[in-house]
Amino acid sequence: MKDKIRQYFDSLVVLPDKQWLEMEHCFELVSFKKGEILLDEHTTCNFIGFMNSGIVRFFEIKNANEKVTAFWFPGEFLSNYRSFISGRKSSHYIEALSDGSFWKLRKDDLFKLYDEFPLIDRLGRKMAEQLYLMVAQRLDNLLKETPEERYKILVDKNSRLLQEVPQYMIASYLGVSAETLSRIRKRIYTK
Amino acid sequence: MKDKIRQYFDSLVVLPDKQWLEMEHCFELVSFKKGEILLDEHTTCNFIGFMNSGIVRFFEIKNANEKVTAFWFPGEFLSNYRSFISGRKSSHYIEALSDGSFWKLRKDDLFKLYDEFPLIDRLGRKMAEQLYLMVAQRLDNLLKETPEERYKILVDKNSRLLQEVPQYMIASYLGVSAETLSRIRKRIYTK
DNA sequence: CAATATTCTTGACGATCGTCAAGAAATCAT
DNA sequence: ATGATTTCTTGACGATCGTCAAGAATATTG
Repeated sequence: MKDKIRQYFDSLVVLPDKQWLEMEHCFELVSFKKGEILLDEHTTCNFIGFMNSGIVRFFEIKNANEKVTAFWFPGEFLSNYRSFISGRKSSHYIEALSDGSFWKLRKDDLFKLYDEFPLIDRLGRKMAEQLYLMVAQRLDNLLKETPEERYKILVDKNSRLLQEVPQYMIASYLGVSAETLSRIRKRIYTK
Repeated sequence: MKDKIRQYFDSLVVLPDKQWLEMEHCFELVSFKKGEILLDEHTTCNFIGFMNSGIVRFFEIKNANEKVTAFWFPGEFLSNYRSFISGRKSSHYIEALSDGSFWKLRKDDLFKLYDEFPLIDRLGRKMAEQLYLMVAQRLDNLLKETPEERYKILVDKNSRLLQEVPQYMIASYLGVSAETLSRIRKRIYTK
């Protein structure tokens, strides 16, 4: 079951078996139910995780409505990485959109691994770099494209999202209201 | 002159003098003139840098108009980090908005340092984490706040930007047209 | 200082957006 | 299956936006 994680890690840095074993037994499989809050606002995020099954969203609340920053699927990284890095309290929630589970690695365990094995420090660098790539790309998309273009790009890249996540959450992810996304779809599909 | 860089690095990881010296002599001071392109589109970014003096912007062109992703001032990190990490060609330009200079560290030199000194690998991790924090915060701001709120926040946080950078570039940075920013300012200052 | 270039503002207009409200459609639970 | 809940669509309306164009203000250059 942890093979998927190792596969992901190996794509960043190939760890010797001994180091991998040290790391492996720090992971704990955490199951969750639909609707469960995996990280609450005003809580410091003291873990990183890797999705094993299910879907999860990362969002915050502004003026009583939700702003979705990300969705996470199996194989993907899971954390409030900003809170994790900075030690500050989370302004976001992590919420399960379905039943599922993820592999959890606690901050203190990871920091011990960093100190013990330089290669794992490098792994941490690569992870941070990958996470940077993703946010930077999302920022770029948001600055450069119109809502309609953003939706089209999403359709091309992540069809699973469209099938398994309510549209009003996708609208928020795209930075528009639910009604606007409904009209964007109408515009597109009646041309 | 390189003291500022060391100060920045020390805030992330304190390096032994020997390692710092190894690193230090990899830095090259690069001067630039206003209007100069420090990184061109379709070019892979093979360096990171640290602003020594002057102002620089990071932007891309979409449908013949400019989308500004970032401005950089003395002491700040300078690179197309996405291109640097991924090795892919830049879709952005780095352009000098004034005369100035920056400390340049080439990718191959940095990678040698990574391999030689684990602590510098850790430094690289911390840098990536800091850069992540900044993009993530910018993304959050863009998703959560209205253009008017974004402008107000910018006024509070970065008055120097307002004084030294043309408004139409700031407008682009905020994700609106130049005319819209002009009207936002009018709205604010006539209340 | 004068001429030129750049940047900023303003008006007009149509497109898109958010919000509120109501009803339709789809999903879920019993 | 059916009743309840959730999600999606649509209409109406006012606010904001982008664009085009013209003129005002500011900065730069000789």
